[in-house]
Amino acid sequence: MFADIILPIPFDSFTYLIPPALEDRVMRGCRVVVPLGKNKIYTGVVLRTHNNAPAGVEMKAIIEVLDNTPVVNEPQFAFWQWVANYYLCPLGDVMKAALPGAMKPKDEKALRESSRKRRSSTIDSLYSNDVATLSALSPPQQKAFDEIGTSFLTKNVTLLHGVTSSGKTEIYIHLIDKYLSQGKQVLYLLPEIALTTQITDRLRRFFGDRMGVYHSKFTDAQRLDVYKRQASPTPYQLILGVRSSVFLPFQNLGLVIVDEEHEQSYKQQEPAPRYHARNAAIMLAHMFKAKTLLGTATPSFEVYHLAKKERYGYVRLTQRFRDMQLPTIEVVDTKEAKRKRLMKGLFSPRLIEVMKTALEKKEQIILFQNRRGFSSFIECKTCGWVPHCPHCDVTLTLHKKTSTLTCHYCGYTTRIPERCPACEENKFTDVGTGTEKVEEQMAKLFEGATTLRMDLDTATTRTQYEQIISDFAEHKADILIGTQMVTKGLDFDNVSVVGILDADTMLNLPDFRSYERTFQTLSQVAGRAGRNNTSGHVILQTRSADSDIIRQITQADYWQMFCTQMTERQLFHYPPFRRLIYVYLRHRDDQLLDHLANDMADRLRAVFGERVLGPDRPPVARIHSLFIRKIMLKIELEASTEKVRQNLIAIQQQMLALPVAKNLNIYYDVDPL
DNA sequence: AGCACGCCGACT
DNA sequence: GTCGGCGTGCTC
Repeated sequence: MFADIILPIPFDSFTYLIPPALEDRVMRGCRVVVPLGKNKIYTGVVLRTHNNAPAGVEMKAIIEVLDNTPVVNEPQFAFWQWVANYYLCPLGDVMKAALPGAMKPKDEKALRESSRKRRSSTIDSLYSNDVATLSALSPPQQKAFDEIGTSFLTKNVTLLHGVTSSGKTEIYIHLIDKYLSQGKQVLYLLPEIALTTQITDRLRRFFGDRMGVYHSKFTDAQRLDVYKRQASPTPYQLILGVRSSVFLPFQNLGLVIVDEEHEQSYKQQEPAPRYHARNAAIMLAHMFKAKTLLGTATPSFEVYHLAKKERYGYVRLTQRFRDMQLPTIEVVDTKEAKRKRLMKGLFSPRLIEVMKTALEKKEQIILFQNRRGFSSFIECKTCGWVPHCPHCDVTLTLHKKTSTLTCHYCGYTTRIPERCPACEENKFTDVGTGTEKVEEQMAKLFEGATTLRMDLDTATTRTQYEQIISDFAEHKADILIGTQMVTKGLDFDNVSVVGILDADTMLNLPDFRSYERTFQTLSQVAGRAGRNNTSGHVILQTRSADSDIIRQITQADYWQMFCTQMTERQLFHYPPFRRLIYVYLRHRDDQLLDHLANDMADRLRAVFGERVLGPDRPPVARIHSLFIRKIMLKIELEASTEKVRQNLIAIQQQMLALPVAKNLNIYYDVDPL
């Protein structure tokens, strides 16, 4: 009689009348078309059918049913509900993340056409079953493989902690093969940036048409194809995919692999649901009684902590492929070099020397600078005026090539002013360093050397990204300058020098995870050097050359770094000892917001006591013209997530019921990064 | 999230 | 006099 429908708007569900004619077609998990508001039409998913008319609302009727069989199965519903509860967001938001955009009715017809056209030449026919069967594991790999098997007898989750280039992918392939031959499905998760044609082709050789690839940069039609195939009676047995592929329909999932487990990009930041694909995948596997393998060279504290406590299994792989040596990291004290006036811009004499030698030998170089643009901002030489974003509380980043100033939060872009609007003078200096400035100084220092730059500005699309990589691999340039992007599992045979221009900016970020992150990032960058037979040079420039953290990085001493940091984490009640929940409040009126945030914090304190911190202005206190406040909750690990959720939702409802709280926006970030 | 409704400025 | 700016309120 009635059906609760999940719609792609931030609510759980709406109740609609089922017209008699559609009564036997409206089923849980099917998509329906419904009217909303004055004259809008949406596609939604049937959450349940029932006979309880909701009180006090005038219902509308379902217009059309789009599916004869459910497109959302029972395990998915359970998983959606878990995501909504754990990450404190409405089901509608979960649905938006879970279903490919193309499952909207308007697109349906057009898509049916285009997908029929493509099907004739689709990958299925290209790859047939002619798959490789390449390759025995090396003794250390075999040992790790066996240990994983043993670990899975007693543990549902196992951490594979293997140094870079230890051949983790080989182990994954053997493991996948084992599960597929048992008739189980496998989900292989990779960070977006690591899902390249390189890895896809490699796995395709083994698994042929049994493998489907799910990438957010695919077209809607392609993603719809994969989704529908997974919901069909003949789904892919292996899915190689990014974060959002945890939402695909699975029928008998047996194994989940999360490669580069520590990668931050597994956490969705914006929009809701702000879920962590690694943690969600562990829950998904749990629901299927499946196993999860987490792989990385530099585990996240969350995972490593649980492995040490034997909640997770732990398998170590210390030997690099063909016994390659880890590159030695050489520290250059830039404070000292600066004092002696030996620095040439951003480059120390030692780095220049090593680079010159490499260039003479026709070897390649990677330079790492963790900030894009030219400098962080410009400043008026006369009065100190600094241009800010009109919508967000941040300084605008200088992009010299395009003569623009850009906001890295909202994308606002403006031309560099001719004169300072405050004092009318026309002289500016730039503060801070980005990849563009590195590129400019490079050109002066090493005449004749060719460079490529890889950051969010030069590699906006997947194609551009892969183009830069292949150009560099083919030695079309001698030097690659880049941000984080250059650190992600790229194998260049001819790279003998890696230069880290400035380790300090990363270390000094106001974030309790900054040491953990710097360790991870710099270990990854360092691993790019000397992958073939030459043992490479890694030059790390820093102003704090004799600090503990720099020593731990150069000695690749994860354990020491972990122990030192864990003492602090425990002392200040940070993860992995506590669970963090950030409560965000947004409003266009700064003063009213102040009042509301304090009110909400008081209400939270009445329930959670000392676990509540704030409210504070976050580092970026205004985005898109909305002011922001942040309240932090530090919850004990043992606390019931359900009780916490109920308390938070109750307080949220009290707040939104206040007459002064019109237009107040409240949202949560659970387990924030 | 959209999208309609509503109340103030510059225009044929 | 009106067209349209975008603030604000609601969606079964």
